Amino acid sequence: MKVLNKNTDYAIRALLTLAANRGSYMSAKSIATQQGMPYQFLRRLLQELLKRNLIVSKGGVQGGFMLERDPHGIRVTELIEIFQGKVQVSECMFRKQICGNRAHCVLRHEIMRIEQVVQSEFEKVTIGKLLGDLQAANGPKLTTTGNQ
Amino acid sequence: MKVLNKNTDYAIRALLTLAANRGSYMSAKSIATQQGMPYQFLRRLLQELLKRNLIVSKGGVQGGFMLERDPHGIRVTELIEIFQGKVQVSECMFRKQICGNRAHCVLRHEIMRIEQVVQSEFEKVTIGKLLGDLQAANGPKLTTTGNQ
DNA sequence: ATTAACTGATACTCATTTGGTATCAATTAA
DNA sequence: TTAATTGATACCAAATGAGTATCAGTTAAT
Repeated sequence: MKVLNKNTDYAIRALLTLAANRGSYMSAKSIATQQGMPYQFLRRLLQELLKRNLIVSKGGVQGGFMLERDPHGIRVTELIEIFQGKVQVSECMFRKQICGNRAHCVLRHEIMRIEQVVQSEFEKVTIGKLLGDLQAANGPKLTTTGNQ
Repeated sequence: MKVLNKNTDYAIRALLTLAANRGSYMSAKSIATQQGMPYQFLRRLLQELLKRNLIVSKGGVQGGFMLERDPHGIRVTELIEIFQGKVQVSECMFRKQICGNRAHCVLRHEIMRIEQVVQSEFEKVTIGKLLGDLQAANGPKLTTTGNQ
């Protein structure tokens, strides 16, 4: 059972890269090269982040993407929700039979509780926090095109 | 993002049914009917539980399946592991490059912590506990073939 | 001994999801 | 004018998920 799929995984890393490079545009190509992720795949995912206003873009030479929101406000849960949908136990709620089965209900109750715990734990993790951890561990800068 | 797939979901419910019926054999057919799950699908899943010694079986007329282990010792995490694989953040550990990327490592560290929390929360949920909750809520018996 | 109700084992099918690629038009700095 | 870039789609292959089908062996009851 994988918690993060490629989209979410790459999105987190792309956003970390943009966060480390705040204030200037960075091209999809350079992010892809730097982070070792497939260019076209990354592009599609950036479009999604763009549509949701986490980043802004500029076309043409010297264009690229730039982080729009405060890194500390971007939670990993938000990214999971964007690329993998809301965390849910199983699909039972989407059916007409809402817990017609009692055993399932008990299970649901128990797991909803766990969902809460998971959710609140993930809520604590933001791009800003990750970047902070990273810089504390690695020195001042995430590997960018510039200095380093 | 779905936490439980059909296999795990059905397995939990099947085990709950067997736990409520401990000591006597119960056929796959009656479990399937009672719990409203596809017969063949259930059969395959029961074979898996059999192979792992959570249940025992007897062929022929009056045959069926019976819970082998103590319901309180059967954790939901164990079932998730059987049918969905061990909970993991992403696949990075399966690659030669074990965290060649530092940003990813920070993320991993953070998420491993969460994994721990999730794991320990799920550990608390056992078939025995669920059955207890169920009976407390519903009256003495899970709907079985017999009384009720 | 025969039969009907079972499990054991395996092999399909089909739809969806996942991860990744390709193409082409529009934009922009140099 | 050109090269570097995004915007928007459309496509592809492999894996996964959910469910079905079949047939051989076993067993209790008659």
